[in-house]
Amino acid sequence: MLKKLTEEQKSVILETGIAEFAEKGLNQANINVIAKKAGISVGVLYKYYKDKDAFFLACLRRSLDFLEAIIADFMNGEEKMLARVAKMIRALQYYSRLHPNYVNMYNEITSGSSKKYAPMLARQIEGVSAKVYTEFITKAKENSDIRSDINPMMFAFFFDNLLMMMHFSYCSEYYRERFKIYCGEDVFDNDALIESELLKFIESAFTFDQSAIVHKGQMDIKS
Amino acid sequence: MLKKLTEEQKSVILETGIAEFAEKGLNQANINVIAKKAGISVGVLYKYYKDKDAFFLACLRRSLDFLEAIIADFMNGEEKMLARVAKMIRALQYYSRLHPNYVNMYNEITSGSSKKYAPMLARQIEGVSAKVYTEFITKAKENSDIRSDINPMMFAFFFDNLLMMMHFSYCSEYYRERFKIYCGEDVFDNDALIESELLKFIESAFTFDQSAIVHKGQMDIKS
Amino acid sequence: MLKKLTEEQKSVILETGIAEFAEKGLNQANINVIAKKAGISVGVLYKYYKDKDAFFLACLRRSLDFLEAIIADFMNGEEKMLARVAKMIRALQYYSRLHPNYVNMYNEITSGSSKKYAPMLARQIEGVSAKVYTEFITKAKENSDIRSDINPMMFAFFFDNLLMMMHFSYCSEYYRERFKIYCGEDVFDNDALIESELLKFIESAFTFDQSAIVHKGQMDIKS
Amino acid sequence: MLKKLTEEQKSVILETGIAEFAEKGLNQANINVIAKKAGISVGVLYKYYKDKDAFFLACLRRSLDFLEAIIADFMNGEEKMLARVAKMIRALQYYSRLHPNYVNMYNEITSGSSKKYAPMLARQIEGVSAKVYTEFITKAKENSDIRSDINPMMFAFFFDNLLMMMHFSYCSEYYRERFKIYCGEDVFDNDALIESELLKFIESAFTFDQSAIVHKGQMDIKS
DNA sequence: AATGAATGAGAATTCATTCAT
DNA sequence: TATGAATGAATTCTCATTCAT
Repeated sequence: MLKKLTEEQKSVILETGIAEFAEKGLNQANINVIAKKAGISVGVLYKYYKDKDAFFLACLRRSLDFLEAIIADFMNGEEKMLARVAKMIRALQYYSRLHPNYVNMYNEITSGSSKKYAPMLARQIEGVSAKVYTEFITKAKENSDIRSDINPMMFAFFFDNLLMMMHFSYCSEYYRERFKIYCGEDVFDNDALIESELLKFIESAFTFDQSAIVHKGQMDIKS
Repeated sequence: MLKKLTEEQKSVILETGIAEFAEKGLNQANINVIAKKAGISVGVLYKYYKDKDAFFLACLRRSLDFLEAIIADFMNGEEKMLARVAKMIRALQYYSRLHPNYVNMYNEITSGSSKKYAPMLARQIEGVSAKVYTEFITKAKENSDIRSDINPMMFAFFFDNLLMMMHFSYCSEYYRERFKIYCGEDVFDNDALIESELLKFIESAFTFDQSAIVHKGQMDIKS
Repeated sequence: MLKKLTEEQKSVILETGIAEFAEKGLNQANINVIAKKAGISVGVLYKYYKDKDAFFLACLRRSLDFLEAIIADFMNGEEKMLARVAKMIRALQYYSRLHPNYVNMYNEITSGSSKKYAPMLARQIEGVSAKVYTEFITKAKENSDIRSDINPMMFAFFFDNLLMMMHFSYCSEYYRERFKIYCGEDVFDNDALIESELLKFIESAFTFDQSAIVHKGQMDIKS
Repeated sequence: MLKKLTEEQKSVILETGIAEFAEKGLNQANINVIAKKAGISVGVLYKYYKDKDAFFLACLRRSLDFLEAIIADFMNGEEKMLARVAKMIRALQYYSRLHPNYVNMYNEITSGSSKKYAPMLARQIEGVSAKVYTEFITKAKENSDIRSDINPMMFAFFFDNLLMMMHFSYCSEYYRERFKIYCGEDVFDNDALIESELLKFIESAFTFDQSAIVHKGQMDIKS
């Protein structure tokens, strides 16, 4: 076919790339195989992307664009904190099932083989969520919606850590196994339970008021 | 007479492998380079390890053996929950700084390129910690050391997620950048703060007693 | 209706080709790049030239047409020998500075990569000058304008060798460097000196009369 | 064969490379073909030479080492000028017939495709001969062995031009054709004639004494 | 048994040429 | 007719693995 690639075809190419890169990793994925699977010639792939790395980065960008939509949801909500967190967890579950490879692309860049892009990408990718979560927590703290004795940046970080691991636990081969080992073979059949327990964990971490339970006397260190 | 490799030599070889694999990833690391850096011939490497994958797995095993020592610490402690968690965080910080590559080996297997070993390794690696953490939480729950309204397996899982992300955040190029984006360029200069905030987060999540703060009225969902 | 390429367009295409071929060589020059630089589509280039080789040959022909004009000058002159030679050297200098790539195209075909065309081209290209120079020397010999003890064909050959090397020495990267190594970095700032020395060299070779200097006694071989 | 390459084999590899590069040029020569023809694997070729360019340069060096031997001959001689020139022409004829490809390697670097090495190589290659010839002529001038009204650097340059063209005329496909066009199909059957005519040409150019023949009155320009 | 040179399959990338529009 | 996107064979270079010494 000698017609310019349609948007549809461009999508197919990127999705094929995402599938291969997510499956095999940057280095082990084979450009010729990707082209064949996408139904195009290698030449056209190299017409659109300078080299393998550029193509990988384009696949990554597409993946991240999608993931960032989840955060956008979080930013725009008007509900109270926990309601927004709950919504976010549900979005995370939904999209992770829909496009696990987008998440796996993300995981791919954290590994050694993609090291060269680490600093550049971290800034691009994490900048927004870090800001959103931290601001959110700072405001909630000011409103006394959450406890006052915390470092908002750290708590935003822990919060994102939990969400990120949840993403991986839905999407990556390894982390799915691990999730099953922890929570049972059929853990993936009960998204509602996962949601409610994670929410409980986060809610507690955020709203705990030490004065209310100090009598329980288990603060045996640091206090 | 086969002069077996001394333990010393084996160590050198494995450590060299770990350094290369952690730096470059399974595929990008070069067996010939590893042999040269380790001061042995490729021949001898292939005498002891069937192929590259087998060698990678041996390097991984060595890394995991080390990481598992941290959990052993946790298991054997006699202190109360938070004290043990605190000890564990400090161990995590200490060993992550000492041997970041052990952690990076772990991260390596979670990525696409090591997919084939995912199920096998997950079982081996996570089995112990899953059991230890879950038992620990179950017992604590029975003793009313922690709240009663939780699923111990899930909470053990979230707990390990936080620890694992903390490992990565100390060791992997990408996650270190991300940590700095969230918590500031000099976050790595203040291990004590990291420890205390993470402990606070975990403590709250574990010991939160809903009845104590229900009057605060922010439970606007699920309650 | 086939809108034929205008002469103007043809010129642009050929000149672009000449520039690229002279710069990169037959194999390294890129047809797609040439078409783009010439402002046409590859399709139209392939309409007019069967393949890359045919196009190269067309570029070569254009270059040679130009170079042959210098010889025509030589043929038509009425002056005596040295005057004609001097005129030729000046033409050579002038045109080499104006169109170095024409000369580089010529040099290109003498190298290995254009081997296949060597016999065909040599006949086409050198036939005229060989004839002109040889006839010229033969006549001069008959007129006693030049020495009598020579082989006109050989001397015509040496004469052309000197001219050809002078062409290259003005036009080709390598030969320019070489010229500077022999005669100083600023050799190209003094065309008059080059002209007069070359003329002296040729004049001597042509007009030397052994009887006149035999007393000098340095003919220690062959005599 | 798993034994280190013998010197013999290394020679074979270089000679095979020289043959291919001289035949096809740097870009068109195929490394895999060279390896196959040399009876080795590509791998070993890349073990010894970093890349194609490095291998080409090694082939070139070998060729030049050989060619430089001819100049060495010239330098060491004790005979008078013409005797040494004659010896040199004979060496040139001899070696050109023996190893035409060495000369073709030289010609290869003067063409566009090897442009990138032009400045570096010119300095290396021409430096010695430029010095030797110029010194030689300067001394001869002082000794009144040759005429006094010349620029030694220029005359050394013209001298080398003649020799270089003679090399090419023996070795390169194109230049051989050209030589035959000028001097007849069987020119290569009469090396002695070529030698004596070239010697005559050079001798005259060098020893011409204008005063001796000025009465002939043909200096119709510049004088 | 240990060595490490040699192997050669495999992967990224280029570009002359075609041909649907 | 003109276009220029698409093709895919061909080429360079890498590196896991072998095996003669």
